[in-house]
Amino acid sequence: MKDVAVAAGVAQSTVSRALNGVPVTEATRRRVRTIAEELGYQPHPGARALRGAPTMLLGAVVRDIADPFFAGALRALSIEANKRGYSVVLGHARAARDEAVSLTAALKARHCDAMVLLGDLGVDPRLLDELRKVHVRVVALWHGGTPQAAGFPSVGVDNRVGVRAAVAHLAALGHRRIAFVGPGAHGDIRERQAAYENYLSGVGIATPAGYVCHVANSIAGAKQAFAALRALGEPPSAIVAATDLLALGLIHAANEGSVAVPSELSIVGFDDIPLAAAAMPGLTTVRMPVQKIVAAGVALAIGDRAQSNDGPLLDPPHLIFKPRLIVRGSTSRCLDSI
Amino acid sequence: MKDVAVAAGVAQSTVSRALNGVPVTEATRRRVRTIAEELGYQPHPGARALRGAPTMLLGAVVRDIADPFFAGALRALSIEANKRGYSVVLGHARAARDEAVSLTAALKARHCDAMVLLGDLGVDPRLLDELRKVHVRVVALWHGGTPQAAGFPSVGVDNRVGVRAAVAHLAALGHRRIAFVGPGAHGDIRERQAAYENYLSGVGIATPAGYVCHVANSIAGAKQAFAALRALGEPPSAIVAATDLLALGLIHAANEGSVAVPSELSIVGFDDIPLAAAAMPGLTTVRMPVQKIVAAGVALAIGDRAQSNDGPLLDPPHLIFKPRLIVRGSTSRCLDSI
DNA sequence: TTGTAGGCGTTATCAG
DNA sequence: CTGATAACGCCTACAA
Repeated sequence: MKDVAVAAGVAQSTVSRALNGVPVTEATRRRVRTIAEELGYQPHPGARALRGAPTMLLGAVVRDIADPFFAGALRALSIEANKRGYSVVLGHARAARDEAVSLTAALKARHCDAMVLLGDLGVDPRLLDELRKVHVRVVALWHGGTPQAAGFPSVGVDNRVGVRAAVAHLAALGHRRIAFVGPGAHGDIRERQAAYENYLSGVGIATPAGYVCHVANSIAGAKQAFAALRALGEPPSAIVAATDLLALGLIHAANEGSVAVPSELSIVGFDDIPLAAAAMPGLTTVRMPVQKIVAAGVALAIGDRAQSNDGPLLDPPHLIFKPRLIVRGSTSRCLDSI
Repeated sequence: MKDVAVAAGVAQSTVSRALNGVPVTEATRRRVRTIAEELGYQPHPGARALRGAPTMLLGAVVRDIADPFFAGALRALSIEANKRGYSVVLGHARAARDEAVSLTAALKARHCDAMVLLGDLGVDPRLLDELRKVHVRVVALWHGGTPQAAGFPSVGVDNRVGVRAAVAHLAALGHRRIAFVGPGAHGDIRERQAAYENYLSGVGIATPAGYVCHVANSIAGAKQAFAALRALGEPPSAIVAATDLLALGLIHAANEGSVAVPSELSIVGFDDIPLAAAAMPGLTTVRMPVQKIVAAGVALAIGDRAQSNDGPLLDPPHLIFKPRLIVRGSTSRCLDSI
């Protein structure tokens, strides 16, 4: 910038003004702009940050980027952030439980204007504590109302409504032996499981031992679950999977085991990832309003700082969006009930 | 830091030294460290950047994060970068062709110590030019030797070896009607197609009109391709898909169309994404050495700066790793050849 | 409208 | 071994 000033024969401050839209003579502005262009001048973000300017960096912490659902969420996040001129910095909670986590988080926190937590990271409270101390806005997405996240604003989905729609759909098709498969550990999933149990007991349908199956959120996990459920004395005629990844794995496992979907076994997923529509048969699932949730999260994280004169908000907002059941081919009338 | 200095009763410079491992009295070091801890002191990265310190940020530009293959690559990249203390900044080439692209790239370039381009971004040369001007290291991964990327160091896979292994495998199974499906536009894919054509003509197997099918790299694209190939007078008995996503789509389409895989139609993919092993049947595919490629790319981007006294290298390295054919259930002996 | 000067938080240099 | 001081690049009062 000094070089530009010299080349243009003006003071540095004038260059700064010309480049930042502060009133300057039109001639000066043009000259400065031209010269800056020629010299390939690039403002130094560090120097700006030093002056208190935002870094325009948004931290995103996600357990596993390769999970199709979170990959989609991350894409939405990136797009939404870019709209507002922000870039996304990736954080891994993968190696969690190590001190590496807090280190990573702290490191990023310094760079970032705000942070978005995607999914229940199953993270130890220390990380949250550190995050609270650092003076950046933290928003939790899909945290499933775990008490850990209580201090942060959050945006999520109405798991209860989603699961009720799924189970009610199965019940309406005549199913009475309905199992649940999900990764056991995370907040959102626990909500889904609770909703499943709550609804069934509400309408007087039993859930025998073994009908709730906790496995890893992966194809392999789904195969385990399938095997376990088929080994039961009275195998289910329908399964509610807590995620589409599990649902797709269950369909595969069923194909492998020569169990016809949906005629012998109905399967409902949750998320509506792109692959869900392409499965054979198409997966009946609960569509997550990813776009809306992410947009709301970003708005909370970096939107109108005007209304929030910083400091931790005493009553952080908790937004809940409603999902919608998408009926495809993986569910059909229960044979027993004909 | 000023506060820490005051609280510890020493000069700022001493605090800096104590915290950075510069020789200080052991007593002083401990005292300063303790107080810094108590006060929750966090070094200001902007100020450090101003002094010429690296930002420890690595830019990653990818066309679509939600593409399973690149999601995996991105995960590997993030892990590799974290190992070296770097964080990854996400870039989108999604809205490409706009000036937004160059803007984004420039923006990030200022923050980042280096940039990694994942896949042939089909990007207009202006972006590359800008990237060249900015004084950051840029490494191209999976760029497929497109001339555009010539000026940058690159790391990729030996597409020729991979495709030859795939096609040779099919030929050995007796297949003579072998089609190719791929997104037409990108460098790596073009290499794969060329290798396909080259190999087949080398062994005297014909590739009738219509046997090369260009579609979008998606499940939907695969379904189009499948339909087009089946509509041919003499449909292929085997298909080489340029990506696993397409291969999986083809399997789905075949299932839907009641074409048995592999007995009526053999399918080979490329990448070996996690879902490939879980498909029904398991996908025979060419395994991409993602880990190695990413590690090499990161090393090139932010590794030993020692040996490179900056300035654009006149002879940038181009690393090529060899893929390996993984045979699963989606390929079998051609019926015609029995 | 433009120039001058000061300071943001760090680290490096130079004295002590 | 430690303290004072300058400098990094940018922005912004304040003065001209």
